[in-house]
Amino acid sequence: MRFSNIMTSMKNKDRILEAIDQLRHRKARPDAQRICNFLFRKYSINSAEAKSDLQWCVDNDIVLRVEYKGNISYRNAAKKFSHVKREREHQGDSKSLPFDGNKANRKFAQFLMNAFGELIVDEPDYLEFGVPGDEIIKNILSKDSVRYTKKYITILLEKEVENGGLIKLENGNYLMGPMEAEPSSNTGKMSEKDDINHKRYPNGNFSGFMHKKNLVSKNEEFKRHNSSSDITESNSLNNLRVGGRRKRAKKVFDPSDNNVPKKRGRPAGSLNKSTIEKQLARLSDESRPESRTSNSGSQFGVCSVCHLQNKKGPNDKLVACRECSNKAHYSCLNGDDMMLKMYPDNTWQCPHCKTCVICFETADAGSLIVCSVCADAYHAGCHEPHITEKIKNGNKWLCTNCQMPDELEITKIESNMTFSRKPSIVNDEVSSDSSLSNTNYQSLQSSPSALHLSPQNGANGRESPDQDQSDSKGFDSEDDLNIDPSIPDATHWTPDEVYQYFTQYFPEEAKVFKEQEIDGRSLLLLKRLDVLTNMKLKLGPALKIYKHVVKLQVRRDDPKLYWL
DNA sequence: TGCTGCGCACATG
DNA sequence: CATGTGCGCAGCA
Repeated sequence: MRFSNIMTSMKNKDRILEAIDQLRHRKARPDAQRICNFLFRKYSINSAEAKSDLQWCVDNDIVLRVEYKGNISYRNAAKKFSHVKREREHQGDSKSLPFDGNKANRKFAQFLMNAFGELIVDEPDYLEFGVPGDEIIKNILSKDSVRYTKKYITILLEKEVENGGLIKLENGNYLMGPMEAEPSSNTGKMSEKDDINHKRYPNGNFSGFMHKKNLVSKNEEFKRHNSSSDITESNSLNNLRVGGRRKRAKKVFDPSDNNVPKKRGRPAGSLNKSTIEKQLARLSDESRPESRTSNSGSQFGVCSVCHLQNKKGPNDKLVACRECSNKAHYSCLNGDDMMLKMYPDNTWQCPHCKTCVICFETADAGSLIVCSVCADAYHAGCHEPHITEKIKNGNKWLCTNCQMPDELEITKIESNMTFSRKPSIVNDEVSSDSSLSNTNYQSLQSSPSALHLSPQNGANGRESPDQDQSDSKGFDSEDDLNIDPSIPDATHWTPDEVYQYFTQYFPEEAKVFKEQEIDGRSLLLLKRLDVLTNMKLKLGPALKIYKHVVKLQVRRDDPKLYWL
């Protein structure tokens, strides 16, 4: 796919996910037709583009294409993510999710192989002690930091361990597992269907979280009937009912049922006796979080935080927990109580359902500490390093993914860059691997002038006449050698040039650079918090943008700088 | 007419 | 039996 197409697909990704969420919310089947419809209505995206982007999302495991009740549905893969453990528990096995031939998975397997190859060459001891996960992550991120994140790779590694492709040693390091001649299939009886439908029903990492039967329909007839169309299944969908659901008799309106509050929708009288009984039973049991379909509270939109049913403002909406049916006002979330924090993708896990991202256990297995940036929750013992300090509710805590090492504060980065002009310091034994060493940091403290902005190679940031005379070729420090010439020097960029740069990666979010009139020098001064909070960006893009900012600031693409 | 909300039957484990 | 899903109906703009 051409670069520009990838960019539009990425942009439409969120819209497609939004469409799926929206359709699921109103209990409509998220099929291609409805998704396209939604995109057209809301974003004027034509059907062809919507379909190709949907396909792109499927190919990239952002959206799952599943068959359910004989028809095709699309699922938000991210929302299936937290069901990993539950699915595994229910299925009672851990090897039913093979790392199969799915394109994205193959790609990851390739990255993994390369990473092992390179790392073992560098450090033959890894053959004996295994390769540390961090090194694998670092290696893969250095190759593709757009598609992968630390967390994502961690999860993929775990999956690979389960599938036998990797072996996790007792010390936590990894070794490549035995190569399988052919990937184990989900079921023994899948062969023909698999051949026909493999591309259409990629059973990759994410789809493994789905019910297996969703992916492998019992309904051969339907599939054959439908196999000629890829995404455009809607025609046959309309003509062929497979679910066999019968039309039910109309309910007689019973005025005595009018005590059920409802904004709109079907009249309360349409409830049948058993439903009413169930509801009455549930009303007496308000303490536990209810399931999506068996929920009196959520059904009527009661916020589980403030317990108010009504919206708190014209724009306030109820956000449903992605595990159960607990809901909360948008405005009630992201407050001081970290357990009520939303994820950057605007999804939410209520305190009952919130799970540790390492062990997937809930707070039942020990109190969870929630990162105030990414909203990931950890048990104190699961987080690396272990959390020893007492973190009170409401106190800000950053997980290791979001922590900003002191060395990475921009002023210190500047000092590091300034230091390249100080041969006496350059000559110190500095670990070139650690881009910002203590020595550099000390140079800042001992040299107030280092606070002047003089990023990148000294040629751009000269500040004293004698240095002006200096020849840039003279900067032979390790840091200068580490500068990646493919990363542009942004020092003298105009706000427009800054905007242009970010537009190619973040066409939507780049506007903020224009609005804020951020020129090259300002860009090089940006701090992490500026990008994450002050620019009013969504956290996901903000983190990615910050990565680029750091890259431009240090002119090096070292994942350590932004992922440590 | 098309979008939305949702009860409840069905699918699945 | 519990839970996820979405059909088909009703209300609404």
